[in-house]
Amino acid sequence: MQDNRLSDTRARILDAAERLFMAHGYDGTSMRQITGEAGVNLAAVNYHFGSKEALIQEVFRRRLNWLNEERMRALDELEATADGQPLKPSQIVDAFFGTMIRMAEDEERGGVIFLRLLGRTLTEPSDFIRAFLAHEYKTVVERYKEALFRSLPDVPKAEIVWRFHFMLGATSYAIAGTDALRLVTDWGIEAEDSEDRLDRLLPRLISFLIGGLRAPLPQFTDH
Amino acid sequence: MQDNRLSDTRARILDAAERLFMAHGYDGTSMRQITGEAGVNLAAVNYHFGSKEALIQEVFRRRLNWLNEERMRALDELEATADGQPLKPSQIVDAFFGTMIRMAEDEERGGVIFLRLLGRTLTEPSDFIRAFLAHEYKTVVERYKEALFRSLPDVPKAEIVWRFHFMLGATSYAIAGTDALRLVTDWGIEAEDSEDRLDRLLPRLISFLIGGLRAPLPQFTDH
DNA sequence: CTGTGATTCATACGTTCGTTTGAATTATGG
DNA sequence: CCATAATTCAAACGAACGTATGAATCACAG
Repeated sequence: MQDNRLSDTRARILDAAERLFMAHGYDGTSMRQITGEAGVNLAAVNYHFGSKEALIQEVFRRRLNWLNEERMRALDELEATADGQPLKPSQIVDAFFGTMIRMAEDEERGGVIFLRLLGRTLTEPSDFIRAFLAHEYKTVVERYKEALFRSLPDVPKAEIVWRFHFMLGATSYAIAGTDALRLVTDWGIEAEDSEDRLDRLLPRLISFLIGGLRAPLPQFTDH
Repeated sequence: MQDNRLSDTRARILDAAERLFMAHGYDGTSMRQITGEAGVNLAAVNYHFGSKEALIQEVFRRRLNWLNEERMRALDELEATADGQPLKPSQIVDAFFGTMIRMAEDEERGGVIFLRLLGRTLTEPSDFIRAFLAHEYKTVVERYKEALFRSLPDVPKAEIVWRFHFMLGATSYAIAGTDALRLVTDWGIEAEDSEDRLDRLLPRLISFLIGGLRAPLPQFTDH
């Protein structure tokens, strides 16, 4: 019987796939690695999900459904409390990016592993994955974009859109590279243990994002 | 004779590989695609470069050597002019990130194709590529880190390091996703044609980065 | 206990992968 | 012009890939 709850096999496959896609990318992870790590038969993926493409979509759907609902809920709550007044940019930024980062502490929802996978996948070159994520993200991003427009009425909309773009990049990178960048730079973050780093990432990131979002507008040189 | 200058075949392979790695990633690009697009025999890659891994390293080396030298030169020049005075953060940011973005306009140096490849590869999961880029970047990043420390003596070093990290992410993402993000969001940048977008990306990005770099320090909640 | 559908399993299929080989061709210095 | 090195070429290698198959096993309603 196709159980509505996750069968043990399905969950084991999704967990293994999530970790391996995070570590080695989509093309760099084979079905044999996934089923090997999950401790299930090779044919189980095609039986339960249909194909490798359908598998990674389910890996994302399982987590993104919750994240995007939570983001919508957070914005609903803020707007209800604000009672018609425009929100503060920091509230919007925290509702969008803070909600995401706080997933890292929630092992039940994929924790840091899913977050790194998400961060890396946003720049993944594979066409169908980006198209899939585009669809999953569209309505939420649209909603937050509008909220920022209302929150910053003096800033041109195009500028806000770009800065949302930059914020997404900084966040993805910060998540994806929490230890990848140790490699790249070997800079002096060693002093803080990894527990501490995750705790402090969020306030550090939010400060940076707000600073960038509220920065003086650029002067374009004529041409 | 192994010509020191690039033979036609070598250059054609490097150009094709650069474009294809950008479009489909390392694992997603096959030797047959590369040699097909380059119009050379399949065996030519292994003859001229030795392996697929050695090929992508050469793809990066060809461009990064110039970029990193240029970054060093820009900082040398700034420090010579400043005559012992600490540099302004905006000068340092422009020397590092501006030099990179301006590569996009220089078709001779790979233009926007290489830049997107670079942006995407910084979050690439493949271990040996990240390790290679780490080595290529190490001394330059070290040098800029020190310059920022001197430029912002009141900001804790750990904070500067993190913010450098965030700036790198925003920049990589802005480059890599110049049209990938159109997909994700379909937000209203359509008004400006793509020529314009590239011209205006740099001042927009720099404003954002400086804003983030100079943002008020985060307050850590006790725990 | 039995029968039926869901699941797991070993195995194999056809492709495509990166790499290698040895002969054919081209370029070059004496 | 010839000898020798450099390069290109068609062809093939074994390995790994995603997927499909049909039998074996399991779960459970009647």
